[in-house]
Amino acid sequence: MSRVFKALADPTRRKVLQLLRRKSMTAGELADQFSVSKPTMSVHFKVFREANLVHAEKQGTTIIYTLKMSVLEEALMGFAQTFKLETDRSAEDPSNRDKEQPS
Amino acid sequence: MSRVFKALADPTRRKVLQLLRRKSMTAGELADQFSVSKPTMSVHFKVFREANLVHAEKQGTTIIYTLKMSVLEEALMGFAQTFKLETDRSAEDPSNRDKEQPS
DNA sequence: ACATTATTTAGATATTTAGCTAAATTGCGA
DNA sequence: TCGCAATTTAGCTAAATATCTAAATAATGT
Repeated sequence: MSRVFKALADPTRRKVLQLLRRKSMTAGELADQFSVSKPTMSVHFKVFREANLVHAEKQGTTIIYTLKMSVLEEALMGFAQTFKLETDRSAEDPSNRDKEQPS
Repeated sequence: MSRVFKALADPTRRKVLQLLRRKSMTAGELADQFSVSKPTMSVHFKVFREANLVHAEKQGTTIIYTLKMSVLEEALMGFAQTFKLETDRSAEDPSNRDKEQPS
């Protein structure tokens, strides 16, 4: 849990996750999107691996990173729910406010 | 956003938030719940203040910390929704799975 | 086998973080 | 005003982080 939040605490890493949400990408493709060196990006990838947020598949000479959406989801939603946060999307619709305020 | 996630990346701080969820507490009351020194706790409180996660009200010689639930909620839910994560609580009920998988 | 490409590891440095003790600050009551 | 209680700030150390360049590793093609 700490590792997931730590991973999310860096803006570059959040942007990487946004990219990976659309489609899996190789380390190089991801690195090209940012102005930091590839070794630096590699460290960010390591943070993701340690947080179990990505799957890394070696495909020949490249490595394809895939976002493990379920891990991200469980960390965020799991934590949110221990707070009884309003996690229901119907909260976006004001007409649904205050219908079932949980204890 | 980074500051909120950074605040959440520490286990002690997550526990503090859990305590504050139940009721507002003074700095001293909070510190008593943990085995770290008060100055150390004070630094944690500072992290919360910088993340705008708490309201600090000076009450005489003590300071009462109150969780700003809405800030926490907006950070978590806001981020989750940029990922189109399943933020609906009905996801807890397996019978509701795969009913409206958003694009 | 060798050169090329993709990625990570190593090594260095600067910054940040978590923790401590000791000192400063603030407010209150005698 | 003096002293106590609550909290923060200062100053320190140790460990972690982010960044870089240079070197190592691994796979592919010639």
